[in-house]
Amino acid sequence: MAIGEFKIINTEGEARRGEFQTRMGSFQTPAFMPVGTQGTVKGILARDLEEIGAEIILSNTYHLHLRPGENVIKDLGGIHEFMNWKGPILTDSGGYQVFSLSKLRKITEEGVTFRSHLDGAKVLFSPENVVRIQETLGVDIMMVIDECLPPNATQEEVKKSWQITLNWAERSLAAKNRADVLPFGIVQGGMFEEERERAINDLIKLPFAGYAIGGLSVGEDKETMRKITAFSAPKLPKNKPRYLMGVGLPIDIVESVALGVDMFDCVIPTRSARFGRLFTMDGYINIRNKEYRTDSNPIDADCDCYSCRNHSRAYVSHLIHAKEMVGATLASLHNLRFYQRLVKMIRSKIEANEFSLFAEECRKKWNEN
RNA sequence: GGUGGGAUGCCCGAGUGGCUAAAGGGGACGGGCUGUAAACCCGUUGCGCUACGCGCUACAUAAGUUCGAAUCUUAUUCCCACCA
Repeated sequence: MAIGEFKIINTEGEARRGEFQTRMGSFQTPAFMPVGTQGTVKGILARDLEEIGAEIILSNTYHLHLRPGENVIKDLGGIHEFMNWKGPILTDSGGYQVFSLSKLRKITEEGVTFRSHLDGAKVLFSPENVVRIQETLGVDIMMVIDECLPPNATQEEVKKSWQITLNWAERSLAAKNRADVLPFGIVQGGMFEEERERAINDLIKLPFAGYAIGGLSVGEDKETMRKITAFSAPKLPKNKPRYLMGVGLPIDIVESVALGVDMFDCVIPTRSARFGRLFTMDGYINIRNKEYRTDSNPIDADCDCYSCRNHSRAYVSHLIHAKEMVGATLASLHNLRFYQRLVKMIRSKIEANEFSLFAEECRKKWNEN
């Protein structure tokens, strides 16, 4: 397969089973990318990412630019060498930080000016800068800089915003130097179908290697998130991967695959793990709860992760209560393995044309609120 | 044996006449977490109720002063420091 090629192996309804090729290898879709913001998936050794079954991971342009800086990473052999992760890496552009660090930034025509959350220094994130940083890092997939708005933005604000994002997308493509760093465009448009539609129509005219749905899972209600995903995903090119940024809970992944999404990333498995929420096929448990303090069972009897093979719920519970680092690690290993087992299951179900049945079972078990 | 200091809710600890069921930690218990400024944040934590209110019981023990005491007085018990 050529770099940037997306091969669809089977479809079932809107759900797609595919494979995407990057410079550092291919990954199967639907895919879940563990989040490694600062050049590490929190609590996890690179060695263990393989065991978890991750095929691609995400990192962050903004964070790596501030520290240690893309040039340091380049001089040390590029991001794969730096992290010792030899599979594909996608970097978010810092667009999410436009949202999450909104108090520390200013949007201009040229780009986004941040006040570094580390030392307050002024940093300009222009489309051109962000492309250059990601090419310097040597990532496999780079996201264009975008403006991610809060869910309560008005239609007028949304319209103005996605037009800036679109303009930045064009400039990003124009600034590209490396053919082996694949650019992904991002659809914004807030919670308005009308704006999403226009943003999509304009964005898909641009030759991106993949298209992302951004601006969701930012605090809107579940119904809205589903509605916008259902509206947007099928309108994106069929022959390119579709990436729903920042999503989500296990049920969100199942539902979104059913709506035609191929790629996901989310901090939930790692952050939840550190805070004691552990996922199983029967739903999640809060390992901090009293009932687990003396529970000799593994976190999930059906799981093959390192934690479940070697330790009891009582042990993990104790470590989380005691704030021992290994507690966070064992919990993260488990949750990440759960997510990878989930997408693997989804892939095999789509191949067998049994995904819709599987999705129905998940809905029953995980019963959204 | 002498002198001084001290005993507060599960633990540590603030509080020296009313605004105190008693600050603040910790622990415990529960909840939250969606392109990570998150090993974080929030709530509850004396008992009982027809509970955003009421009634009990509470600051070593007992007795007192006072309209009113965790706070003042006396006695007792225990702890700590130093001196013999």
